[in-house]
Amino acid sequence: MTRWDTAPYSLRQLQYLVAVAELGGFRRAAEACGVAQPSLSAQIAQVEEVLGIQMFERGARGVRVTAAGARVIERARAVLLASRDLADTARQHSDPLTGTVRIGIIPTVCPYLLPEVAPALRAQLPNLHAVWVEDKTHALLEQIETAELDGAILALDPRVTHLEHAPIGDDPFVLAAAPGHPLAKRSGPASPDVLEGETVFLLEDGHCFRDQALALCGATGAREADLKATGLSTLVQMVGGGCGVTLLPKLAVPVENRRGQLAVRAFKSPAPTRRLILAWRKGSAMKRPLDAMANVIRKRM
Amino acid sequence: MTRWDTAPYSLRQLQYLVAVAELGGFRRAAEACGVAQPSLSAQIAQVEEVLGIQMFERGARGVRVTAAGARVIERARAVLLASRDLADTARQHSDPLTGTVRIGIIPTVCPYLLPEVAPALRAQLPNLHAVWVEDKTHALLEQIETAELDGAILALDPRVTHLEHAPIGDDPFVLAAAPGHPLAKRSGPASPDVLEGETVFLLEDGHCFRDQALALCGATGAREADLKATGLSTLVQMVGGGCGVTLLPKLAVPVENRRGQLAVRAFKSPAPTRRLILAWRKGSAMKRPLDAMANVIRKRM
DNA sequence: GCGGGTCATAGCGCAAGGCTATCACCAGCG
DNA sequence: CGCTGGTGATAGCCTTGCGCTATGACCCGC
Repeated sequence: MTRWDTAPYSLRQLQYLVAVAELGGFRRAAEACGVAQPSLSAQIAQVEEVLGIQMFERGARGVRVTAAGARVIERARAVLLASRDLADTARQHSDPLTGTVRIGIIPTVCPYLLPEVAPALRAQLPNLHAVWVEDKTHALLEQIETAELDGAILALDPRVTHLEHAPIGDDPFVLAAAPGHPLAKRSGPASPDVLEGETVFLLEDGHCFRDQALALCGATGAREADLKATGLSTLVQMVGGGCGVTLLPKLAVPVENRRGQLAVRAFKSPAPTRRLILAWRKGSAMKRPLDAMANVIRKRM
Repeated sequence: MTRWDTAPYSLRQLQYLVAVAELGGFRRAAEACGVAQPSLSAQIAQVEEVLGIQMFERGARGVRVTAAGARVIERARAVLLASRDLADTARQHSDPLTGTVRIGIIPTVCPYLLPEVAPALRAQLPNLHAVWVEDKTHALLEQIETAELDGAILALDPRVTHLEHAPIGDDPFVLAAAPGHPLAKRSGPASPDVLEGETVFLLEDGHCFRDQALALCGATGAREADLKATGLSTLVQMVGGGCGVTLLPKLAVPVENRRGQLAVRAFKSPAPTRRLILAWRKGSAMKRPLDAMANVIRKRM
């Protein structure tokens, strides 16, 4: 157990000790320290008193360091050196937009957003080093709680009420089907009702996008396919076969439908949407850099 | 050139930082540090402010150290450790009767006094380690001035006016001659006048005892022998041959005349005397231990 | 013996930092 | 859903620490 009683002297007093020893006189030391000579005298007298050591021999031509004083002042130099180290370390970490920030990101966002925004972040926040961790929402929330992560890019969700967050952008759902599919016959915005009776491919449990899509299907009487996919690519492949439809976040479309193998239709306004946010622990010291990052990302969506 | 500006934080603030980090909360830390929680809060806030670093994340169940905070607090621990070192060093040197003291001693005293008093000093001031340096007065005075010596055992002399000193004892001169010498015919106290016309053996230049003896001879019309001795032993040997007399400090007689080869006579009151003192630089930090040593020596004379 | 240097002392004023009392907030629980 | 017990923050007051200027005591060199 460390001791908690405080030292009977101050850093300033140690500074004065060293200055007097170095400059060989109270007057010169006082001038160098930017204080009046009596002030410095008093501090020296006090530190000599509390340590029970006469550090200096006062003479008519200045002072001379005593043997015991030399030992103590040697230690005082070490203390001041350590203090200087502390100040340096502090200066190095004092910029909130400098350092490392660990950010989680859900799988239905990560591969579509990150290639776009990562270079932008590096360019606009060059001293902020982001470490990205891709995982599902509940795992990310846990890691935020335990401070393994500083923040996470998530879809807004009842589970994030006890976190602070900044909005990143709204990502509407779109309907995707094989070009020959009946729902692809028409182009233009679709009503959610068109899903009624359709077989819809969804992601496996644990993906927040599954829950959101499932809510939409439940409201329209759609049927869930027997396959639960681990990623949106799988959904696209399945639907490409023509045996059903799926929902995709619009964000994923440029990547997942890059070959144009699917017909993609938006929903009628108000279109079902997920709101993407950057969330962090309430009161997190990373609020500043995370806010700044959210701003950069928002402009790219 | 060292920098003389003082750190923008205090040792106490660092102590508070470490306490909060260690105990995980402001209240507990405040209690451990023996201050009220708001006082500690204010100090933490201030050090965070001046260093531009948020050290702790405040939550409902206590605080959590931030990454930057951990770095700084690590340094703070180092500072406090160095400070503890300083306190230890100070405690070790705080007893004025502890440590090493370098003392000069003149050759006409050293071999006669030291064997007697050194064991007494070791016994009564066990933590005070004396280092003895035998040399003539002027060399000792120089070394005191340059702080190579802390003090010296000397005969009182006009040259020591700018030193402080404590008396050790008075050492009367005695007259020594071969048993067959005319001056040895009578026993009992002699008048200085008996020296008139005698050939007196004296020490070489530089010995204060030479000057003192010479003064006595000059006042009585004695003649100085052609030999200038480097030590009292030589004087004794010469005088033993019967071709003159000499003066000795009484202190030296038990040693130099241990075989009884000389007749020794005291002088009539007021006998010529040298006053032995322990002298030190005015304002020396060693005043206390030297005073204590002088007291021990005085009792042995 | 006097002048210029040393450090120490005295007396005053401001601000740093302590205290108590209270607030705002959050989590867990009945 | 509101209460309770925990957290840290805030407000207001007061003591104390430490700065300042002016002055004193002392010593050395001229």
